[in-house]
Amino acid sequence: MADPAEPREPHATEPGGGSRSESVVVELRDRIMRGEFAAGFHLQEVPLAERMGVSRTPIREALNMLAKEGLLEPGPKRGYKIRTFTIGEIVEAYEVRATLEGTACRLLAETGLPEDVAARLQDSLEFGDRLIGRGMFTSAEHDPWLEMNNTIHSLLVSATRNAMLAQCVEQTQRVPLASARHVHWYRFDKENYELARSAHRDHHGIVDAILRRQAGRAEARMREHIHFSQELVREHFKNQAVGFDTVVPLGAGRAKP
Amino acid sequence: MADPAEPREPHATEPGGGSRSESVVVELRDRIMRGEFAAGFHLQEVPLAERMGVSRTPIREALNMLAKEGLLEPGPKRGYKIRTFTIGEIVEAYEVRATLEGTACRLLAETGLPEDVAARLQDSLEFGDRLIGRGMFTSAEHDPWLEMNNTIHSLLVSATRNAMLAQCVEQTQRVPLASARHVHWYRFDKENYELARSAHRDHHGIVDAILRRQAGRAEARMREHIHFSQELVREHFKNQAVGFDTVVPLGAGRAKP
DNA sequence: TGTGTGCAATAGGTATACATATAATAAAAA
DNA sequence: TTTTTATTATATGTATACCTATTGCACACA
Repeated sequence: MADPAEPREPHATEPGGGSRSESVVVELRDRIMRGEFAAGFHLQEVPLAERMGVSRTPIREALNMLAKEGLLEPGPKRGYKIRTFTIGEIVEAYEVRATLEGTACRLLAETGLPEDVAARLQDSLEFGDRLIGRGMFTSAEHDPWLEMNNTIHSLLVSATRNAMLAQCVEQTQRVPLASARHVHWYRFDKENYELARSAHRDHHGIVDAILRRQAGRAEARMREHIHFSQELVREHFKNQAVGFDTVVPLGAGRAKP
Repeated sequence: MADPAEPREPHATEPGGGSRSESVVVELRDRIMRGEFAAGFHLQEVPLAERMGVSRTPIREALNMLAKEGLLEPGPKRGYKIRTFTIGEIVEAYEVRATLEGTACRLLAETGLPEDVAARLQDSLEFGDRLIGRGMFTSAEHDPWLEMNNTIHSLLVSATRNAMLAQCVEQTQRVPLASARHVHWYRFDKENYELARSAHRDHHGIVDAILRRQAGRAEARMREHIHFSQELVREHFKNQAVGFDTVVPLGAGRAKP
């Protein structure tokens, strides 16, 4: 694996962008979510600072941020370590996400979908149709599929114009595997093709229900749609004969044989 | 009003407690939630540092935390200012909270209520009964009432043992007026007595439904219970002939004539 | 009078020095 | 050899100095 952290010029001014500290947060979060650090790994400020070519100050800010986001947890006495999630916590995050996104759909059905959002949803649905039509899944179609999936879900949430709802959904997605965003474990076979078809039928059904202003249907179907993913995760780990409180490292669900 | 920020001894070691930085966060959050700063007020680091007797470093950490919590927003170019909430945002927070706490009740009804939680709920319910029985509301009964209310709601949420759910509920409660915790505007008259009675009937009904394992009823009744509070807020502002995007300062809902 | 350039003041962003508490290690005594 | 204590090492918490970008004002020029 290539070294992702090239040391930078000190004091290199980035004219177009924001502060250096922000990029440190982004980079660190990315590396953590990719599973680059072992579960429980103690993040020390000086090594991180040297490796990223900044002083301890921005590192500390970043660590505080990430701890607030729930990716880190306080070490035994001081500092932070990479947080772990149990299978139970992942399942619980799905539970909350299902509730929240279900509510989003209900609200949209009640208030009506703005023109432009409806159009963009239609585009994404058709894009998905084409992907499905092509047979699925070669790895070339896998990433567009995930992106399409994310687009639909986040369009629905943001269309409610309810910032608190969006914020809470985001929170649930910080848990590993609690969002398709993090699940890269699909094998490219018949079974997964059927799963994807089924999920996409859900997408159609949800949007359809919203357009028809059928709030109950829209909410219920989104809830089921997400509960189904929850079941997939459950199944996945059940096969490995692990318990409900088994620890799942961040970055799990990546490339598999 | 007494000056709340006595300057402290520099380097005074607090043997029993945690770091100074944490207390700065707590103190600042408290002051902000109390409405001590005007909406949009620009929080400058140096003045705050001097006033609280610490250096800029802990202040910066605190400001970052509070911004992450949603109490502050970035200033025009740099720094943070006191964030404002519109009535619409408050209503939206209630929407999310109703969903989440409703889900909590459903989950509890499905899985069953642990013995000890049931007992503590019973205690709180009876405590509420006694308060109601005494007629309500003198100001001496008002605070215990709020506390009892908070106890019941947080017991229900924490009993689910779903940390994500609890975290999201907390998030909704950071919005002013979005929780009884922040609403101190009850007048001590007949009308409010009836409101409190009605709310407490809800509490009984919710716990009852959970104990009978009636998940649907439990969820629906909690949702309605919270929607009712939402309606109260709506009404309150409707009477003032304000719009949906009128700004409500932090700390609103305090002592009224 | 209006606009534009430039300097000075200000305040946030970053680096670094210093203080303190925990952990590790070595030394001494039982 | 084991246990206890003292000392040192290390990493975090805090203070401060420095850098830089923005902002406000003044002055000059159109």
